[in-house]
Amino acid sequence: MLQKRIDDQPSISREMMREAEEILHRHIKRVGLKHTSQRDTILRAFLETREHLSTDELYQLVKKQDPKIGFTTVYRTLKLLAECGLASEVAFHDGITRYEHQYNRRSHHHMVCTECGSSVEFFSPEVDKLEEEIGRKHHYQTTRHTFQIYGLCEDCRKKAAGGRPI
Amino acid sequence: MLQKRIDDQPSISREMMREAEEILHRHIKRVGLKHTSQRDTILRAFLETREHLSTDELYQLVKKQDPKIGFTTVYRTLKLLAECGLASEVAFHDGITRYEHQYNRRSHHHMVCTECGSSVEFFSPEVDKLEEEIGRKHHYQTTRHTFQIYGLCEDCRKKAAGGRPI
DNA sequence: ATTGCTGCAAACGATTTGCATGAGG
DNA sequence: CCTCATGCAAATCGTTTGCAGCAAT
Repeated sequence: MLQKRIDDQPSISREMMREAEEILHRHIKRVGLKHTSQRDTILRAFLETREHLSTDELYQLVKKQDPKIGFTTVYRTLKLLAECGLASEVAFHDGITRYEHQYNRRSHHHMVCTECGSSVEFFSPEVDKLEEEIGRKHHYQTTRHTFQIYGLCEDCRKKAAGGRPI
Repeated sequence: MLQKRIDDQPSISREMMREAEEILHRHIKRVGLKHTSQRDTILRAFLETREHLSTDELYQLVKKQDPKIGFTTVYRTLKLLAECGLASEVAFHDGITRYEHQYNRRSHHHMVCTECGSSVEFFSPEVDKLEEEIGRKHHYQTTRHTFQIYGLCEDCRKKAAGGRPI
C-alpha cells in the first residue's frame, strides 16, 4: 500500500531517454518551435536525476555539460518540459519551485524534514482516489494535486533530543 | 466523510477571540517580547477572516482599523502568530505565502482553481490518518501536511468549453 | 529569409533586513 | 532607563522579461 522509494535507483535507461526526447521533439514540432542542442542537453541532465531540482540546481548540472548554456535557457526549457508533461512542479514550503521528471513514474508524494530539508518519497493510491472523489463532489475538473508531509526525520529527531532517547 | 465548507460562516466568537489573545500574550511574555496595540489589532483583523490571506491582504484590512500600522509590522506579526500556533502558512502554487488561522478549526484542505484562483475547502480525515501512518513507517515525527488539489472550477470549465456542454 | 532561440542584463514582486525613532516594561 | 517594536527605505532572492545577436527551418 505504501512503498518506500529506493533511493539509489540507477538513472533512467537509454530507451526511456530516447522516448523522452521524442516526446519533447514532437511537442516542439507541434507547437511550431525549434529543435536546439541546448534543449537536448538540458532534457538529458534533467532525466539523469531522481531528485527534485530547483531551476538553479539544474542549471549547475547543465553547466558541467555545456558551460555556455545560460540560466534563462534552463528556466525556459523547464517550463517547456512541464508543458509537454515531462516535468512537473513540486512546491515544498520554502518559496523555491522545484521540478521532477514524471517520466515513467507512478504518482507519489513527499515527506520533507523541516530541519535538514531531506525528503522521502512515498506512494499512496488513496490520495489519487481522494482527488477524483472530491473533484466530482465539487464539480471540479481536477488536473493534479500536491500532498506533502512535514516533520522531523529520524536523524534530526535524535539531534533535537540531544542524545536522549525519544 | 467529506464535508463542504460553509462559506458564509460568521466570524469567530468573542470568547475565541479572547482566548486567542491570551495565547498570544502568554507567548509574548514567555519569549520576552512586548505587548503592543499593533499586535492586538493585527491579531483581531486576522481572526475576523475565514480566508487564506497573503501578508499584503491582511495589511490592507489592518490599515482600515489603523492606517498607521505598516506592512512590516503585519509581516512580522504573522510570523509571530505562526510561531505560537495561531496562524499557519498555506502554500498554493503561485508564489505567494498565505496564512489562515488554525484557531478552533478542524484539519482541512484546499481545492484551487488554476484559472480563476478561487478555492474550496474540504475535510478529509483519511488524510490525517495517512500522515500518521506514513510518518510512523519512515520514523518521522510529523508535524503537519499540506494537501491541495488543482483543477478547473465549474464556472471556468463552462467558459473553457465555450458554452458547449462539457 | 524568416522565425524562433539564446543569454545577458535588467525588471519584477514578494519577502526580509538595517536603522533611527518611539513606546513598553 | 533599557530593551524591544515600529515603520520607513533599502536589500535580497527567486523568477520573469526585453532585446540584440545567433541559429534553425
